[in-house]
Amino acid sequence: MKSHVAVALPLPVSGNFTYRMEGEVPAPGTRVLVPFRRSEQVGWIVGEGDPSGLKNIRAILDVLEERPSIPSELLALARWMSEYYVAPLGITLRAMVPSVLSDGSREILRLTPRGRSADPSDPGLRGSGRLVSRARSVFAAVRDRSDPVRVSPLRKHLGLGSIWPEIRLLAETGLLEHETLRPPPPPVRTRKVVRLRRWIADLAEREEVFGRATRQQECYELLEAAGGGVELARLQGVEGFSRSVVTGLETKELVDVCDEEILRDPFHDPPPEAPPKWVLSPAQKLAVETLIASLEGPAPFLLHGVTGSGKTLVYIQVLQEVVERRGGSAIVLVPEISLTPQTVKRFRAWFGDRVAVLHSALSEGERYDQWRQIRAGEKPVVVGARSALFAPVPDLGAIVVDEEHDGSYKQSEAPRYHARDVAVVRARLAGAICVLGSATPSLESWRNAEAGKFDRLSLPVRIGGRPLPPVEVVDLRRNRSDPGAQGSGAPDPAGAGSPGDPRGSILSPRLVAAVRERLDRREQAILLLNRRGYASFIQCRACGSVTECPNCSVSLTYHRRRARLLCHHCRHEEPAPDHCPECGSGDLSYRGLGTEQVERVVAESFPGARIARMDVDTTGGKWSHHEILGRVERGEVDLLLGTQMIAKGLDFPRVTLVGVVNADVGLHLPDFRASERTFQLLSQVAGRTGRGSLGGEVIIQSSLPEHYAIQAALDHDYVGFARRELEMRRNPRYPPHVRMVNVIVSSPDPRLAADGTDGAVKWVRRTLTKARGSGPGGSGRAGAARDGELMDLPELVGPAPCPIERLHGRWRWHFFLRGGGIAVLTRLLHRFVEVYRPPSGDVRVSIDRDPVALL
DNA sequence: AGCACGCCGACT
DNA sequence: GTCGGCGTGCTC
Repeated sequence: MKSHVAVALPLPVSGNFTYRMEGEVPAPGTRVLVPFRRSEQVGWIVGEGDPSGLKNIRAILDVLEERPSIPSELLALARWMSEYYVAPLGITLRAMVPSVLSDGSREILRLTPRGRSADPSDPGLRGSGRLVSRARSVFAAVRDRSDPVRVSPLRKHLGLGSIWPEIRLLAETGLLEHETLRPPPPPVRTRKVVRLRRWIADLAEREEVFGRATRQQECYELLEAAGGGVELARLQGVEGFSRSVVTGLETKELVDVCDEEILRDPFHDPPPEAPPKWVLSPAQKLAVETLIASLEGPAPFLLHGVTGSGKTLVYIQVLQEVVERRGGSAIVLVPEISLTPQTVKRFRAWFGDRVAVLHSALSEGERYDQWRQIRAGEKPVVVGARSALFAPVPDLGAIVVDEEHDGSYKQSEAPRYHARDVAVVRARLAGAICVLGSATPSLESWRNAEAGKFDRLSLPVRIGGRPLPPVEVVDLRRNRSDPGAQGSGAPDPAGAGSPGDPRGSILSPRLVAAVRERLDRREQAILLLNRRGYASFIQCRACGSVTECPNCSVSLTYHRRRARLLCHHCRHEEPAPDHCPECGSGDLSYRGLGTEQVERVVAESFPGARIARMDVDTTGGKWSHHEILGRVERGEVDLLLGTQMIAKGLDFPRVTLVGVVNADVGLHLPDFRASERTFQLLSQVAGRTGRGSLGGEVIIQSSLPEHYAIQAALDHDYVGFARRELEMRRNPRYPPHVRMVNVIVSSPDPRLAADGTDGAVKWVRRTLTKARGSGPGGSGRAGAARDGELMDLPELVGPAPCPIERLHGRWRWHFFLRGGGIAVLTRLLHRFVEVYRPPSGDVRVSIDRDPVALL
């Protein structure tokens, strides 16, 4: 039997590759190893192959799994994503599985015994040609490292292009050997377990079998009592049986010692006790009933529930229906930063060990184990961040996307998908319901609800009838001018120029008084400032220069404790200067207030208060979130301060004050969503208080108190905000009124980036003009509206340098495609990537469909 | 992406 | 004449 299969490879090329398959053809979605060029690649069978027009079709090297790692339902979803987001199918499939499954094979080099004792003056390496001299440096590099050495990092290290001719030469000379390592088998950990094999019912018989072998009998009975299987290490350790006892039982064929897979469990504590008995509010009840009634219904739901209205309980009720009564499974997506132990605990309280959790702190092995258990149907409830959407659950019945407005659902590399949008598609393909929940829905979802594409459910009041906390604003302009807080050019008050003296009104008297009250009453307060570090930049007072990142066009942030300047975009860091690197002046000012500075000011203003800071810099460790939040929960912290990390999902009844140190951070970013994000952040953080019987209040400090995003937050007025913001985006047109695509062209060479953009824009403009000329109403050639669809063309906006015009050492330009029909846009983009060739050199073109951030 | 082929200026 | 740079295009 000889047949051909189409294989999708995780390479930046569109289109599949055809291979010969000897023997039975595995199902689509099966991972295979194929020969590709000189080396080998891991890919997925995606269908039948078409050999016509191809010479030299090669054979599949290996089928890597018996059961497809991509079930057919997910393959269909991947096809949709690949089409919509204009990403290669193989790259999309790779994003769907644990990374251990997409590890390719590696090329490695090893010294031969002769090579080990040779040195670079070996007779085999004599000569002056380029090949030989390059071979010498390759050889030296392999010798310098502990072999085996992987080829691709070595190439990068040497700064050379292809080094295969050199490797071939070294192999011929007998100094090196070259080997292709197959992809490692997925990491499965095992342990030895002793299992009962034969059951001796009769007591008399038992006497006969064991006789004087009392230890064996004891061991046997222990196994009986334990239900048949006990870990060998436990028998030998805690239980104190020697190995010979077990061997004895083995010889009598009473037990087996077998290897059993350990499925690593990332939970370090047992599931919590049974869930608290909650009584559903009328609104919750209605929501649950509506959702359950439409479990077969096609429309996604937008669950708009104010903070503290009990959205999670609604999710849980729906999940119970799906999982317990219908035997299906469900996926719950949450933003990475709200995937806290607190969130997970709620689901585990109801579903115990049927919950799988997928988040970034898992090791590769843990992630793979979770994935396998999910696929085996052992974990019908999956809770996780963005990529958990691709959990291979059987019988998917529901997908919940909590905090659906959150920007972290958008992936920033190919495939640049939005998990909320893909969730809607996956649910539709699976016939499952989809619930998008938020207190501050994205305007996209809000508009879909208004347009009847989503069904809207509301939870307008908090559980227990608790009121939303009163919110007031403090006008920072009336406070003493503080350049730190506002980043203005005014000189600091005397002495405040050194990092050691952050005086000025970072905290207004009103906020200080409110915090003091909480301290006196032994309650807790949360302070939000959405900016990391101590100061967002250092500026020389003498010459005005600002320290910039060498790789990005942004200023470096000063981190005081580490005494370093960091770039928050690339990984660059350098020691903090004490003199201006430009003019040598020692007169530096530290501008743009960050959390680290707030921590200091707060500590000075409230001596004795127990303060915890939570931001990317304090949550480096795997369990540091857990640790900080645990302290807050146990009442060991009076003041929790941090970035947006503290704005989501936290539920601490003793928090009776939320202070926003500066609400204006982010409001002026050159991004049409700046107001929306500010409103969302303020609403979310306001929701952290007033959750218990102690009540709560919110104080927002701002220099723009009249801004509508802030005004709406004062009134908890989502609907009013949405109306206003939708109006703002009508002219010029922005999502959700129109679809957008952001096309970014980048290169380390500013010239190439500009030329590449120019060419791309010309191509798009030409294509649009042509299409317009031949569209409906035009006099164009036949077949223009060939799909019978109206020519609903997008408009080209730009090009312009990106707001951050240099990032990671690359110069960036972008332009938009705005509006137009979805299908027309898709077709245009695919033609674009197929036809447009950027100028040669390192130029990358990336397509970001439905972008969430334009920086 | 990663690699080979092919075309041009600077050396033996 | 060859070495060594990099632009162009293909990979089943």
